[in-house]
Amino acid sequence: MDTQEQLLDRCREAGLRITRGLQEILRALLTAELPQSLLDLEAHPDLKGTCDRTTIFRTLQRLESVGLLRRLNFARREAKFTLNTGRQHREYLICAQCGEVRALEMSCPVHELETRLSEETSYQNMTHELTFYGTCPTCATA
Amino acid sequence: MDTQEQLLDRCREAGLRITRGLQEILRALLTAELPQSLLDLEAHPDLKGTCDRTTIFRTLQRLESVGLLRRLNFARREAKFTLNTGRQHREYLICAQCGEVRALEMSCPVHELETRLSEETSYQNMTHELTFYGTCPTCATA
DNA sequence: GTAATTGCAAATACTTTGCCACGTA
DNA sequence: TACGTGGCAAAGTATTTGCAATTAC
Repeated sequence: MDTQEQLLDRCREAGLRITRGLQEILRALLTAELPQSLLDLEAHPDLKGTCDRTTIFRTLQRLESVGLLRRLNFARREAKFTLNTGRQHREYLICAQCGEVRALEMSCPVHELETRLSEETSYQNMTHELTFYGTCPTCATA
Repeated sequence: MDTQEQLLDRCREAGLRITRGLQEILRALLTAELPQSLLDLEAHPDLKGTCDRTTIFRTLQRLESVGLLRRLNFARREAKFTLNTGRQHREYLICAQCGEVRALEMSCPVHELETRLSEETSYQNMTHELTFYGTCPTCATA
């Protein structure tokens, strides 16, 4: 797992300016257990009131363009963002009823498939998103 | 692969009324090679002008609630829909630049994992969405 | 006839851009 | 100083709802 300092270094290398907003957003993302949406971040205690939504939006854009951020599409409406830290990414399990998000503890089951696919199709910079959906026990009862 | 008649029967069993809109939407989805968005369907030659967007929206809602339709989240903005026909679902490969969608010809690589996960977590009615993203050769050149 | 379905209009939700002020390097 | 970044306002895009009219059964 990268530390905030390492992330900031990677931002510097990429030519980004180290602003207060950037630091707070990185910290919020580092601390978060789960992927955060734009609105999640706007409401985050560390960012609340100190950072405009547009600023967060554009900062996320920069982080993504620099390869430090991963955009996830599993949420019906909003995009969710998570840091592209050194270690392996996660897969998620979503309750189809209440939308609860759980990160799964498993080694990536399709990593090799992705590599093979990249060779077969000549697509570059491959990534993937694997999400499981189901009804959680709580919602099943109710 | 279900035929339109079989799908209509399943709609009847589920208590849906067989309206002209429903039939046209089912036909459009059956014919489509790839998942369709609400706007895709609205612009579909068979539906153009004859079916209001709200009608399509609510019909898709009904089809989904009845289990005949799958909602896919891989597109950045719009949701895409595909029929839940008898045969196995597809995985997709999306160009991260131009958004081109390709269906992959492969047997599902995580089917067993899904079953195991369902047992371990007690989540019911499990489904999953596995999407690969990369830069297509065309976009890589340009 | 009754209840589901439709279409229009309008509201809501999330994302993105314009423009000028500001702060980092 | 120069140029990337910030904030406010407003536009853009997709989804969803209210309600009266219509239609399937």
